[in-house]
Amino acid sequence: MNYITQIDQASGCGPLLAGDAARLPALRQQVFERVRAAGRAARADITRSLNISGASATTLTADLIDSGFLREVDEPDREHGRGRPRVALEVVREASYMIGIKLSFKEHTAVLCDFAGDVLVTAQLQTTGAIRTLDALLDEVFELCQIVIDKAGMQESDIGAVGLGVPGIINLSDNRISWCSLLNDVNVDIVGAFEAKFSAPMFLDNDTNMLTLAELWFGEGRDKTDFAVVTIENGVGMGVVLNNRLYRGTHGVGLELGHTKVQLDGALCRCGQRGCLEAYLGDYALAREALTALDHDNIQHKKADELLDLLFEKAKAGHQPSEMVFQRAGRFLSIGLSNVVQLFDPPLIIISGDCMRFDYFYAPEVMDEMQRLTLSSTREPCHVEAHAWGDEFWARGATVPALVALTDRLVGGIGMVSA
Amino acid sequence: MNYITQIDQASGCGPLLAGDAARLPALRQQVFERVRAAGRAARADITRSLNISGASATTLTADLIDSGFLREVDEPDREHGRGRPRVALEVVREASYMIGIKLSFKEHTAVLCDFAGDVLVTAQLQTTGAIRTLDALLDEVFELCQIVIDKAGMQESDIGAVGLGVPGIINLSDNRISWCSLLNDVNVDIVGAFEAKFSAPMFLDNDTNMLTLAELWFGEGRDKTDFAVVTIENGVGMGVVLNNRLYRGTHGVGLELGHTKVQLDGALCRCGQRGCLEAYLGDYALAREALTALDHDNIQHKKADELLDLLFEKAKAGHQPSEMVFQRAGRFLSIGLSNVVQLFDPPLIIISGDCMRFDYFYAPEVMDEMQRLTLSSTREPCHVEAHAWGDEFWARGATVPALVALTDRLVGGIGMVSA
DNA sequence: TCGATTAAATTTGATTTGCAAAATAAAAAT
DNA sequence: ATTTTTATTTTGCAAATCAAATTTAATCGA
Repeated sequence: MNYITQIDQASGCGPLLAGDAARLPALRQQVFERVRAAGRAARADITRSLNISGASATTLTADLIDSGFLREVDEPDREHGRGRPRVALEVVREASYMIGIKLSFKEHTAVLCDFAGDVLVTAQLQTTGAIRTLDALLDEVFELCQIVIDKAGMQESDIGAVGLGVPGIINLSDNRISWCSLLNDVNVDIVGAFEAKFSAPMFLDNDTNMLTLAELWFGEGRDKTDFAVVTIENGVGMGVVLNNRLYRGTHGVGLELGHTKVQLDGALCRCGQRGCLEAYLGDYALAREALTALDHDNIQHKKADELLDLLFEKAKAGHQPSEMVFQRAGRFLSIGLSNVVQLFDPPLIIISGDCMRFDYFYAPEVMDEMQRLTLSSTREPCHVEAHAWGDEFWARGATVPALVALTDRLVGGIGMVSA
Repeated sequence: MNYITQIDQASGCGPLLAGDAARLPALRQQVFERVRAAGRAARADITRSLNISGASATTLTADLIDSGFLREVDEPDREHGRGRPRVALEVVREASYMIGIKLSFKEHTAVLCDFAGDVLVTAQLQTTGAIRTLDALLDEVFELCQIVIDKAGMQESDIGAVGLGVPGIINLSDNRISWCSLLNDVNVDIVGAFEAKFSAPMFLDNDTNMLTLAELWFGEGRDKTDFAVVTIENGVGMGVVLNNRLYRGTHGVGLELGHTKVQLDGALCRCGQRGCLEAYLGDYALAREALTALDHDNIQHKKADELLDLLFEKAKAGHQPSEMVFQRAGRFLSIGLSNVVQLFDPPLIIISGDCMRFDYFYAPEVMDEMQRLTLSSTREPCHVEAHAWGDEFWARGATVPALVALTDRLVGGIGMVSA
């Protein structure tokens, strides 16, 4: 993006900076990506979906087959009418492999997938559950990589790229972890440390963004160009896809739905401010209320998640104060979601995250109130879905940036910079 | 956007729908737009800013000159070093003309500008200030068009397109006014009615969006690819530019910052809900409090804007209760802005609108509190500016969609559909 | 069973787009 | 007057695509 050299004082009008729509991949790469998106596609499908001539389809696919990225496959027993039968093409899935990792407090999850995006093996690693040093965390990451590589019967050199999703704040400009709940340090260069010992480049992002990419690539978002994902775990996070692309904001520090204010001078949030959505929804917020609602002995010693499970159990059993805690949190969730609808107007919001195990959060009352809060004669209701995917799905999302970069490099011939 | 024809049950991965980044204008049109953006530019400037070869610059500009869209101009007294002097190019401003109109309750504003985007004449039309029928409003629009056309010494046939910004909700899918504070009807096809009697097509949008486009094309936003505009007039509106483009949301009904909730079960909003930002900031909200704060006679009869002026006067004079009304509203503005920062993370927010005449709204305390509410160790502060542009600037923004469509049609050879 | 029909894929020749490199033009500097 | 420098133009050329014609491989109907 550069400024136009103005020749004199004539002012002109219109945007001065070029938007970044300017680079759409070469047709060759688009063909490849369409085949991967479809799983299998014949040349005739490609001409239609990409609006190119048959001649181009032949030339480009021939080239991709020569380069070892596509291959023809025999259709098993396909119904076809008259005419020459179409020849299906598919991605050469052995062309490269990626690892995707989701880090959490108590256990990490990894998947290893092929160039077609399909998962080959999965693994989990139980950890101490303590705040750790970068070195300790890296050891866990390497161990996990080794496990999936071994399980798949591969070697480190088979891996083309690694994606890492961490619960924390990523600074995309210097590719570091600004802050992470697992680490005892800030501004951590985990990518540099990883790449110093591993042969493949690492792609780092916030775990909510990774989940959002998982929905875009493998889930509900595949047939949407715009949608939002809201995660409720320790904190409340959000990922937004606009025009098929993950929207990261200007500074790339993430969309902090959890710290939008829903009450002037409201409840105290762990960020130090008052009235944040997270101060009503986060697990520590619920745990805080649990202390009061549950009139037990020995409660003070319990950890947040144990407290919550107990609170949930009591609420389910009909204990009024416990139920009220969840119901009130649900009302605040309604407000948070309605604000997302008012400001982003997405066609779909997916709610996900660990706290989805408390079904009060996706109870009909919450959804109804959210719709009521965005009600107007001119607005169509926004579709909301609750997904209770496991960590494996998040880890799969972490493969996406790796897969994209690898594709750009291998198929598009674009230099891959891990930053 | 079409689905890929899947050849069989192979699932694939990645987005299924094409994003709309796919169409970037032909180089020829890009050259034209760069010259217009710069005001004046030589071929050598174009090669640099567009990263094309000199040969292409020559060919494309020659073509544009032949077609009557660009022309060479003599630079008056330009400092140049050695070498052949560059030849400046500029837009042939007589190629076409547009009218931009901003509608308001008591007066409408229009500008007439040329193909270079420069304003030639301006006009205002005082109106009854009553809620009116479509026919009455259309008469006002036609009168205003005639005034600027006459003033410029032109004829209707000289006008290539008309842009209209209305205070209300636009349904972009059917190009109608869903609701507008000036009209006694809903779902109004003002575009159809206008085009039936006028030779040029009309482009309709919400007035906040028009102001946002004015900032992108003529104002502070020219050198930004992303920013947000917040307007405080009767209601609280927002326009967002992402990647040089106005973001309209999925349904195109506008980004309703005014109806985001900042308080559970809070103050009553005219939309019927409680706790909307607008219920604390809108003029009716302030007028409501003015009734209580001002312990005068004859106050009940006054109109909202008279009440507000009175309230402002008293506050300036040091009347505590009046001052508190503005200060409280200012705090809610801080919350609203901080929520925009948390969710969109723009590099710049521009606040504008009629209520900016009350300087409590852009007081340092408001800005400070907003920054405080978004404070975190990882987030850089968001730049906020207050602009008190007149209606003329809004009207100028209304020319933008007209100018863009006209350019696409004339220079890009793309069929112009007014919808 | 054998053309007729249909649809997929390929081949063939053009067209268009845009570039690199050489040539030309117009000024300042020496 | 000659050199240097920068802008612009000219001259092939190479790549990317496409339209149209052709070939291939299947089904359908008599």
